[in-house]
Amino acid sequence: MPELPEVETVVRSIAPHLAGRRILSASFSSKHVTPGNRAALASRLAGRRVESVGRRGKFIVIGLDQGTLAVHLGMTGRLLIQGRPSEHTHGVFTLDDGQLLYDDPRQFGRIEWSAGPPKRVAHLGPEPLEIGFEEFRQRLRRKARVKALLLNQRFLAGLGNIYADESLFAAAIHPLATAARLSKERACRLRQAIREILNEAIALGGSSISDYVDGNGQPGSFQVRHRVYGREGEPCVNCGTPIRRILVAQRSTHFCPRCQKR
DNA sequence: ACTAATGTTGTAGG
DNA sequence: GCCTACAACATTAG
Repeated sequence: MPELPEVETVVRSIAPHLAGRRILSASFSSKHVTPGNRAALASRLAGRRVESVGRRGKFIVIGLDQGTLAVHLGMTGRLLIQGRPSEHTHGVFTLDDGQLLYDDPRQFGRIEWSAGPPKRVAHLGPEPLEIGFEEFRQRLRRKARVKALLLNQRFLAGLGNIYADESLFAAAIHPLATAARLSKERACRLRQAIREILNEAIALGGSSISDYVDGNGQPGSFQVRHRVYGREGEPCVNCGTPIRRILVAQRSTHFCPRCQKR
């Protein structure tokens, strides 16, 4: 479910309810979401105060008075400040005022505590909304296909399959193009496209394809603006050519063969 | 029954 | 080291 715009929307929806709250107790039920000793994690969190709630790439980073919680939503994870536990609830945080539930049917998400800065977050590339053009172009100097690079969280942190495809379409770049061979103009266009797509998606609360909702259970609406993702066979909004779907980096990749020449 | 799904990681081979 | 393919993780929906 969650790429940068969805995670950002979740953070914005839950932050006001978490900041300054104390965690009275917590419980976890999935060995996949919370690897290791789940009871130890629960007791570690009991009594902690939430000092900050932020986002880095696709991670939700919750700063505590002792240590940090890094939450990744995987494919189907949800953080909810409303509602009741269900069969797919794998984390329950009881707060001094309110609650926080972690739901995740596929259990690809992770909730991990660390004393210092979270290791998995430390390895992430720059934020796509913050990187400047010079650094962006430097980082593009690689032999990989541009779509594969956009999915690589060490290249940029936060893009996933939807926004990679939408950004490449907006920049009129073929997903199989070699990153290092993009002209300066095309690199500039790509960075701008990423910024515009992500900002517009955040403004619309993210894309709700099947699962995604924010912390209040509200879906986003950017899916109605998708121009290639999930539109295989439908006419390109620019030229009417049927949108094509191919596999790149083992992921479905949607593009217009006429607007996005190699 | 089969396929694909907003993701990440580890392994193997070129 | 870089790059790609593939499997694995677990569940649901078409």
